[in-house]
Amino acid sequence: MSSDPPGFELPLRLFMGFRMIIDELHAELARQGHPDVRPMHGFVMQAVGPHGTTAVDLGRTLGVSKQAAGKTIDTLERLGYVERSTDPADSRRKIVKLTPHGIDALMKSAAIFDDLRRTWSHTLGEDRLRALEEDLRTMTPPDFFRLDIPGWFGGL
Amino acid sequence: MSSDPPGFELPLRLFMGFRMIIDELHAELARQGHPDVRPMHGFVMQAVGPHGTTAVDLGRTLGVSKQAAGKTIDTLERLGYVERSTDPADSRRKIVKLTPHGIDALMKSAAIFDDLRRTWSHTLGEDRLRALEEDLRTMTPPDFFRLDIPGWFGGL
DNA sequence: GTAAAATAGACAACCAAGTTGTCCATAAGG
DNA sequence: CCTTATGGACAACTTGGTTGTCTATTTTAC
Repeated sequence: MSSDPPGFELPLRLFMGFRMIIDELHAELARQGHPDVRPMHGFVMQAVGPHGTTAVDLGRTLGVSKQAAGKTIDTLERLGYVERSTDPADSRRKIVKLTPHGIDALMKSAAIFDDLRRTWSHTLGEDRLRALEEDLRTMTPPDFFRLDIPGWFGGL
Repeated sequence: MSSDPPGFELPLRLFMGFRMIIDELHAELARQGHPDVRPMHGFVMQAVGPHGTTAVDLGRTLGVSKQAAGKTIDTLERLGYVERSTDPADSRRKIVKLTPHGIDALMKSAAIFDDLRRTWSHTLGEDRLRALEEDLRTMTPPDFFRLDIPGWFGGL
């Protein structure tokens, strides 16, 4: 009987798996006309969602301060992925919406993610991959969103 | 027959799993006398290793510039986890070594990682957990180290 | 109906971790 | 010996985060 693998291997492998998928996503995204979208931007654009949001709200969704959310929106706006407009019903608020360019990036990301999952399925077998996903679902909180990825590595 | 899960769930779950383990590690480490060690520091200390290293070497191991490695060493030195001494055989080089405090942090980390793995084993069953680890080993590069975690999230 | 409180966003100063570029001291090799 | 390579330090800049302060607007409460 072989002994258990050291405990530190598990988080490392989880991270390496994550990183491989994200790196391949962005390499492919670069090839498909989105060379300057960064890992974080994808999450932020997902959090912006189809109906738009505000800086304060986005901050809440992502688990960062409204100022940090505002700065990220600045960047995304400069890159042409989102645009801001004033809320006619409340002139304090600025509604942040995805541009067509942003929507394109999101749709291409979804297709690439599906392709990458097919690669894993091909290598591991669909049964094993489903078991892996199921086990991860068991061990992690049920809600996808609110992953507060931005700034996680700095934040402790 | 149920359809495949969306491709983007897999990287998210991998990351959430990683994050949960690392967050729990650091919560426990804080309780055990290491409140200010950050996720990155653990990886850096692992890379420093028992024999010590230099800034240039550490940068190579971690995949960052020597300047970045130097700054991280500054931080770790200020926190008391490593110390620098001049190499008697080459007065250009400064040898970076773990202090007893650093070694303590590393040993406690290993024990906590093993505990956390036992929790996963308890919930999923040892067989499923081993299958999960085996599948991740299949999908990720074989070498643990050289994970160039520091600065990854900024870097593309 | 107006005064007080809450909210949205902007701006500034700062931190952490990374980058490139420059420079100096020491070591190694022609 | 003189030239080149190496290790480390310093500076300026980039990103993504933080707090704190400030203004404009909207909501609430009397």
